[in-house]
Amino acid sequence: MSDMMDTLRNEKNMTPKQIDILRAAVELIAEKGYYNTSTSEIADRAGVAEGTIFRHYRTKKDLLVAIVTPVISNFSAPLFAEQFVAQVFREAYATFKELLYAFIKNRFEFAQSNVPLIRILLQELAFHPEIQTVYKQQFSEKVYPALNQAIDFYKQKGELKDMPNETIIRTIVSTILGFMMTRFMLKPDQNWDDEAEIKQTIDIMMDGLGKV
Amino acid sequence: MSDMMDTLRNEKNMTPKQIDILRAAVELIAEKGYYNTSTSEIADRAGVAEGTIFRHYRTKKDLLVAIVTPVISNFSAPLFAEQFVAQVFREAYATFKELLYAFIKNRFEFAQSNVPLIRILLQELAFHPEIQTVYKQQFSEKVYPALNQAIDFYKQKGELKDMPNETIIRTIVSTILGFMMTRFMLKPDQNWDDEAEIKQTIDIMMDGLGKV
Amino acid sequence: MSDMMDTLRNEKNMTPKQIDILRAAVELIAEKGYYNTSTSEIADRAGVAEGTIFRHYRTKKDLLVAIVTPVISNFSAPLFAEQFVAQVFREAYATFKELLYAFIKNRFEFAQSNVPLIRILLQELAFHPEIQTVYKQQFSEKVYPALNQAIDFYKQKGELKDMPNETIIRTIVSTILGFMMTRFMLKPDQNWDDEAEIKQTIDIMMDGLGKV
Amino acid sequence: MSDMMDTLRNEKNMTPKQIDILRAAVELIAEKGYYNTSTSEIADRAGVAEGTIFRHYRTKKDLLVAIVTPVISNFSAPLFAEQFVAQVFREAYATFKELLYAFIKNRFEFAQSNVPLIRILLQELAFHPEIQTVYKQQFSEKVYPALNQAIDFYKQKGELKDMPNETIIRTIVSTILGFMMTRFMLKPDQNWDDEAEIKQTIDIMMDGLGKV
DNA sequence: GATGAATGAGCGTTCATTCAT
DNA sequence: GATGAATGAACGCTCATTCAT
Repeated sequence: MSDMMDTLRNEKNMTPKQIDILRAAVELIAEKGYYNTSTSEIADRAGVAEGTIFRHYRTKKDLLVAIVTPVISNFSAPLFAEQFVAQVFREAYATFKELLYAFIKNRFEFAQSNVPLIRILLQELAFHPEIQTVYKQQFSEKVYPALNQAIDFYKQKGELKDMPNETIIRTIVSTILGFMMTRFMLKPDQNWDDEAEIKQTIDIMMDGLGKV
Repeated sequence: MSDMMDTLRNEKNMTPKQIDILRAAVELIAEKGYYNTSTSEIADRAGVAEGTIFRHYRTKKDLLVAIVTPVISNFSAPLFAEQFVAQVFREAYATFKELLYAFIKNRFEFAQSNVPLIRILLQELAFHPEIQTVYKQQFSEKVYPALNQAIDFYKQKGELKDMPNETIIRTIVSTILGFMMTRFMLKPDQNWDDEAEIKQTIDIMMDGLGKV
Repeated sequence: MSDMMDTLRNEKNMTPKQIDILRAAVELIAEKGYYNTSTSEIADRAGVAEGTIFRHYRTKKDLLVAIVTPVISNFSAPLFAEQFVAQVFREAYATFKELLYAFIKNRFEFAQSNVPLIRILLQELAFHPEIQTVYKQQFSEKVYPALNQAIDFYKQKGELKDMPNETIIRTIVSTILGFMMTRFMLKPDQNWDDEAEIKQTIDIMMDGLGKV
Repeated sequence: MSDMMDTLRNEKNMTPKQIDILRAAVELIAEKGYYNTSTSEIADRAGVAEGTIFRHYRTKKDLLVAIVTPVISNFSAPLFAEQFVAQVFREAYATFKELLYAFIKNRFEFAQSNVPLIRILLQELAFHPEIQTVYKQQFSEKVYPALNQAIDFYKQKGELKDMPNETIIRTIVSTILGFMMTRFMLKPDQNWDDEAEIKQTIDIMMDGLGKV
């Protein structure tokens, strides 16, 4: 949980009450959804007067955006900018499989620490243009180009089948998202051998997408 | 659209007004979400008095359930009961790949005719226990057992890798859902060669899940 | 009071509750001002649920406009269009003084029956652009042109001093308004000999503005 | 503007911040009215913390009273006490017309320098008993008696018609107020020949009220 | 003296639901 | 069966005021 608040604390200085508000809002919205959570409930759980919420966030929607924006940024952070692409080209990963493994491990841990945040993102994305804007920009400007370059690179090395990058990306994203949603949201209480499951999932993807 | 109303008309006899209400509700809820759609808006668009809605549906929630329940039933209908499993055992499909193809083609067409309904299901599932109950029951009692039996069958025939059925199912469902959501909801306006895309997707799944 | 409601009922069909709401709103706003009157108070006094107000008036401001607009129209109604000017030219009034007398008598009675409405108009005009718009349009398109034509007419007949029409109008309006506000708002409880006071006021204006 | 602050600075010693607060409050309240101006806005414009306002004025209403009271005092100051009446009896003004001219010139200049303050007084008088009390006391104890004595004096000299003093006062006040409100508030941007307009207005009053 | 975070009562408004017609 | 006026609880939000620093 403290981990989760780190994701949100990307901002400069927050008062303790502001942190309480964020934490309460995340808990309630993750559990019941944005429209089923009233600002008075959030204030109650945060141990704060309702007006205090609006001192820190102009509107309830602003509060939601303050929760969701850092998740979008952080989730795709590893793909950012030169860092990621540079590593690929510097051959930091011997194979695409190794890259995939490193990537999934890293994002798996992030997801694990931020389940409520990611749940909110997934649940509310459909309803709030404000979030969609942030998401689309992040995806089209950061995530997609980075993945695209990496895939081109490994295609040239002959490691990936000759099919549209978009299909490859869609398959990878669907598979990873499907795994993580099952793992953390649908059946979090099942006994999971995470390491085995990740490896299994990567094997499937590599067999499906990789060249023999 | 008439197709979509067929999906909903599974019920007994509906008056024309009731159909108008359902159609209006589907359009509005698909576009703006359940909580952003008021019953007065629905009544307006349906050309009906607000009270009339409550003559047919006790509550607004009931109306939502009336929309979503048939989608859940119909989407998994082909997997229902003996029919599907019987066909598998009767070797109606020469290979798992053929089964997959038949299944996806069929569900693709259903999805195409019911985009707004499916959008509503996916968007609202997270927020309404009433829907979750229906969904879980349908999945655990119908979908999962059917898929399970089929997968066991093809495993014995040596067509599928030796991995947990749950992993196989999760991969298939994720990949198909990822494809259909991209196709119909995220990028519906892109130029799609549906037949090629479906075949491509099946090839990936077969390479990933199938035995060489 | 029933007279006052006539002024407001210019609209088509109003339900009894809507009339109750208007009456309550007029009473409270006249007494305490728009910003000191809450919609819940209005609902209470009208014997109506608060929501009922918003069924008839989209916003609180709309309610105010519904009160004030008819007052503006009705107060200047006698000056409207051809009727008034035509009468002047047809020499329905032998002298300017007679015209003034007829006009003041008539408006005096209107004011007497609509004190709360006029109080609201005068009090709120300064704060609500919505009202100002209606007022300015009415004054510049109806009131001012009518007075202007009438004054020109009596100037040519040699009954009025040669001074700018605007000065004449300002003097007349100030004097009449000053009288009526004193009579009905500042000292309504003083013993007034209305007929004498009106005649006196007209004499003053005629001596001040008329040619010897 | 510095002139306007002089009107308000009648009080003891004011810190620079207090002056900033007053100035900001006057600007905002004159423009938007008391109820449309929040203390936080005033603090913002004054460059002061919100709490600072309440260090100098116990309540927001106190702040309003601090603005409006000096206007009331100053506007009627020339009529104050013995000074004015003594001058009249000492025959400092040859005629009532001269008195009127001196009075109007003087008050015109005061009004010109204090438009925002007077606007606030006129706009808010109706809504705040605290202001009404100050106003009534000032008028009934200072303004009215002074005017009354002066009018009696000139009546005895045969310069004024024989009509109730109250009617005379009402006419004068209405005419002057009507002129000044038109000049400074309704049409401040029109081209005005102030000297001519004042003389014209006095001529009208004298013809209307004076004996031939 | 000055600050500004915190308060909480109160506001205007929405909307699912009821019910007399 | 259908209507739509009426309801009232609940909501997001504002703002004058307080008080620890």
